[in-house]
Amino acid sequence: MTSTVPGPLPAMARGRRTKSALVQAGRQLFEEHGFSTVGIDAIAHGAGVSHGTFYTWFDSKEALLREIVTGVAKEIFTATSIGTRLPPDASYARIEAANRSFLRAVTRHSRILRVLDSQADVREDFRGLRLEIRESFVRCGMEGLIRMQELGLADPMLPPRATASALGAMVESFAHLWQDPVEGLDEAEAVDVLTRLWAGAIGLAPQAWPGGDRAAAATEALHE
Amino acid sequence: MTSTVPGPLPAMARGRRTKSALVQAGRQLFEEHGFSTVGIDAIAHGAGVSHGTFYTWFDSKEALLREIVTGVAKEIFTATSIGTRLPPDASYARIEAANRSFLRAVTRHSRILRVLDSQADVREDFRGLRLEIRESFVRCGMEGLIRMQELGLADPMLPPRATASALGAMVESFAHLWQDPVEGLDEAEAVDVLTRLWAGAIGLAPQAWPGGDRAAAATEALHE
Amino acid sequence: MTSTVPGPLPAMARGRRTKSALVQAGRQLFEEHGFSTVGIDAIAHGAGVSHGTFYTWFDSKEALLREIVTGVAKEIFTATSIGTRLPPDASYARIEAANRSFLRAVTRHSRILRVLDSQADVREDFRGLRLEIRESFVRCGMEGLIRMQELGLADPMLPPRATASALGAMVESFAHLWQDPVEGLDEAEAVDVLTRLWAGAIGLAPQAWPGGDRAAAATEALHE
Amino acid sequence: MTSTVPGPLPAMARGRRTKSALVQAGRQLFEEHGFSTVGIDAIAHGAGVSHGTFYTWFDSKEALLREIVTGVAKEIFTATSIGTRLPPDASYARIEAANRSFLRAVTRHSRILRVLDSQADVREDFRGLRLEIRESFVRCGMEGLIRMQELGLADPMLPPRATASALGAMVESFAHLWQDPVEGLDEAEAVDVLTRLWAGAIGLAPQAWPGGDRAAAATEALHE
DNA sequence: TATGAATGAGCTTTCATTCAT
DNA sequence: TATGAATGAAAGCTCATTCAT
Repeated sequence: MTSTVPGPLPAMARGRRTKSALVQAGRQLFEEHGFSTVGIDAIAHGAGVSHGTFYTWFDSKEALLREIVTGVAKEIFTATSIGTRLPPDASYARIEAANRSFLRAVTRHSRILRVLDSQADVREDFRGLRLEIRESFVRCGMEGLIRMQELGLADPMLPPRATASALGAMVESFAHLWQDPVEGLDEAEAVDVLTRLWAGAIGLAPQAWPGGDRAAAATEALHE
Repeated sequence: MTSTVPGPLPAMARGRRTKSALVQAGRQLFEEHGFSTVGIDAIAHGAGVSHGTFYTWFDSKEALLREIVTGVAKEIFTATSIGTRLPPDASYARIEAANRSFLRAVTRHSRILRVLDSQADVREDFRGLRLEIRESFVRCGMEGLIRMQELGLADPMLPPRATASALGAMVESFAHLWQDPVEGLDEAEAVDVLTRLWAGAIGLAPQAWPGGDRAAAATEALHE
Repeated sequence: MTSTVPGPLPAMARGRRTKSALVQAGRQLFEEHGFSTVGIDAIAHGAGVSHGTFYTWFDSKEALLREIVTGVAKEIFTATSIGTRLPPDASYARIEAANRSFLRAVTRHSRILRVLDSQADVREDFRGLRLEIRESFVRCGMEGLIRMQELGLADPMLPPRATASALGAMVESFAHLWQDPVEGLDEAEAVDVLTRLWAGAIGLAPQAWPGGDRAAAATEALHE
Repeated sequence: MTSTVPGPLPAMARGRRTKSALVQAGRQLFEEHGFSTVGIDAIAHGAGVSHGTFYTWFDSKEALLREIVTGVAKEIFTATSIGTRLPPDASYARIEAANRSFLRAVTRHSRILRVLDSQADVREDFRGLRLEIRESFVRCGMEGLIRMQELGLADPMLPPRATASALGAMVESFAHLWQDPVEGLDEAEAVDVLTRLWAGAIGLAPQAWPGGDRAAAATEALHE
């Protein structure tokens, strides 16, 4: 289709290709060597273009990182909204679904999120983005918790926001640690463990566990 | 008193003072502006010496950071070994004590640990130190969990290592987030919440909770 | 004319001009002030560019010196191969021609060769280059001596290599000393003296001297 | 004797020992690594004293080098005056004696003389010292040559000063090259070759050669 | 005398950024 | 758009020298 359009379009297509090559090369290099270690030279070379071309597409190295992490953030926002598709009474399953999709998303982008972290400590604008990413998952957990507390399914003593922060951080941190081959768990097992921890942590009522209580949930998980 | 010490000490004393001034200035600046942003000049100036003097005491900026975080690591190692002073049957109290001392230690050193994080992604030697710090708390939690599982006090289905990793990460991450004035909790409340989450997460048996079960534990915590 | 050359050449031409300006400035400054005394700043300033530009063209000060002396070495290699163009029976004339071209080459590059000397004492790679330069003249002299010995024209007792080394060093050192206005000789006189010394040193047979013996050679030289 | 004198003398003895330790360490390090490469730190450490002590004894690194080479120069001056002890009519023997003692002296101090060379190119004061060292041998050779020319024993066409310069440089350079195990000659052989070259170069009359002419001199040398 | 901490000018080198082509 | 030479601020680091002890 685009190939039939004459004139400026192919050039634009070439331009887009250049830009996305820079994004890709930048992401890979940042993940591998960190942000401040990687120079414009390396990125341009990795994208197969010359040094100066970088500045045709980005104002600075920070701008490139912003472009990269903005894309990542969108993906994570999508992931965190997935738990709400299940019926509101399926508490355990909702927790599980939210954990699975967030674990998956964070795992996939673990390295670049660490890079974002390191810049967030230093640059205001990145700090905001970092908080938004976390917030999306925390709010999801918090709203779920409040609902469960209202339904008498969760420990009413727990402050919702702090609890969701703590448990959200647990899942996210686990995703990062999981990268290293330290823990011998596959994704299903990891999700299972995290969900049990989460459910137990908020004092999820026995009837909300699959099978009817924690032990039965274990049996069920084994036969899955 | 010091005047009774003979010979080389005065000179040494001057040196030690300089060195510790550099450590202090370095730490403050790293915490405030990050590692790569801060130059030797700034550190030396912050310590009230000329930049050449920096190299009398440290081989490089990295060496200074190593010195700083090594000191921090020692403090944290001490903190994590504190839970074991309680009698082994006081499960909940032990979890609580461990959480309190670790939370306190990490909170006090939160910023510099973030700086260490950012370097650990890039430099091998820092990565090791970072892992050791985490490991000390994780192992403490893991050993406690195993004991409780053996005593029938905790969910036997939980893989000890992964569970301790996840919950340890929860406490540590909470300490970092807690810095920001987002959550309106004081230390006692934070420790209480984290301990309830932890105890619930591992399915701590009702009789091990203070008061005899989770609800009683809540009442007790309120009257504390 | 140059305008007919297509594409990248103008930019390249600018680059080449810059590079050769650096080479020229570096050479002049090294000759005037020695290697370690001269900084990158001075070289760049001498070439009319900023000091950062230096590193666009050379990796280090050593790399610049290597470029300079490599060029000089090539010239000297050419010079030392010049004696062999004469007929092999013209012993005296061949010695004279070799001396003249080597004297001329060394004289022209005397100062930079001294700089090379000073670095050759310290850096392995320059040592090799230094030896090669000497070797080219020494081998030329050695081969000539062996031939003359075989023809019965030179003292057969002389060890060829050591002899050529000593006499080669004589010519080279003379070239260096000659720089200073100590000796009031022009080039023709210097060549004449050196050649007489050389010929006498190896015991060149009377019939190989111009005119038939040493005295006749002197008369001839005077009427030249 | 000195040991019986009380009070300040032992301290002075210690001082002298310190100074000569610095001279020794400096010389060794300069010879091994060159002048500009070696720092005050290394010298002081090599002498077993502290950094600052160096400046108790020397004003600068240059001052140390001056002290070292001044001592060497004295030795060489002594060596070059040795030839004149022989009877004035023993031309060949005088050349031989002068060559031997100069070769020996230069060989012994070859490395440090090279260091002096490298500084002589840059610093005026060292240049003077360098020239004096050379001059002492050159003058000796020049005076000898003039005498022989007057006696009709040497080629009268040779300009005495330039000739002595060239031949002196030959001996000196040979001493430096001889360091490397390139030439397989022992000292006696080296002296013999150099003297034959020298005698031949100046056209020394047959009757002044040992045995009566060059060939006879060779026979004699073989039976030595 | 000897010490060694302190100094700071000066070095080489890097790299984000600009701009003429 | 793409190029790559040029820029120059700023970095990390060295080292001869000073000086209080």
